[in-house]
Amino acid sequence: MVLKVRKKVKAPPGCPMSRCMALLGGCWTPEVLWSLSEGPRRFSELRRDIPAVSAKVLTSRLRDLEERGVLGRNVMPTSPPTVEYELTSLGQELLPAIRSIVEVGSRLLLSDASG
Amino acid sequence: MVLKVRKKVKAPPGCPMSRCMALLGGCWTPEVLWSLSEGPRRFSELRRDIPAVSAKVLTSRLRDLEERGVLGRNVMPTSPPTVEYELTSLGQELLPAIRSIVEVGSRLLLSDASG
DNA sequence: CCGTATCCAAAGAGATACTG
DNA sequence: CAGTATCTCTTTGGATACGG
Repeated sequence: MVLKVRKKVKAPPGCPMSRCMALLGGCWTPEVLWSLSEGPRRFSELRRDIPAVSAKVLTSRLRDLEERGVLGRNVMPTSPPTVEYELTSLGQELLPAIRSIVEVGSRLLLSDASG
Repeated sequence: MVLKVRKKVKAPPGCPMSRCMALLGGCWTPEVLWSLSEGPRRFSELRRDIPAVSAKVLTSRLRDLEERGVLGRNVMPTSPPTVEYELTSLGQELLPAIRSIVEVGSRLLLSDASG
């Protein structure tokens, strides 16, 4: 296959978004954080809490968040592998922001208003 | 060419994100709101404040925000058209959320740390 | 159970050219 | 000045199949 490397993108992928949203911008990120705000969760529990998210995306989000220092990942040496995720103190610090967003969102004019 | 419409996407485009981010999710939205938080701005002023945004995207964002009731658009009947945008009271209400996001963002581990 | 690899489709953003 | 139209490309998310 021919790899078309027409031109190198001068800027980072998508848009910079200053620093705002660099973290929250990922799909399902707010949901993940919200779920984790209630306490540690296992991978499958997160999937139950957020049924519509795919394993691929959830993994992506979890890895991003872990890399950012927002959450911790604990692998327990059980017979069937058990992995637990939990917010770090840094992660807890951004819950107010999440709450603000949710709250403001409910005050907006919603076209579809599906919820 | 055969249009492959394999199956209809069951869910809306992209991801739901509860209601979070339905508004703030657009690229450059935080920047626009931030700029407008200092007072009314004209189209060209916004472009100066946010040099990297294209006219197309800025227009998009402005229209979205206007439709959501977040900002108002005033067309002044001057010889060269003058249009001024300003936050509505609803718009002002989401500034705290923006601030939270910005503040939290600055505490995150930044890989590239371009700013 | 906890993921990863691959493929595919859709959304979104940028550049450019053009209009009122 | 203040947009709009069009086109291309990148990114990203979903589905599915498979691996540790």
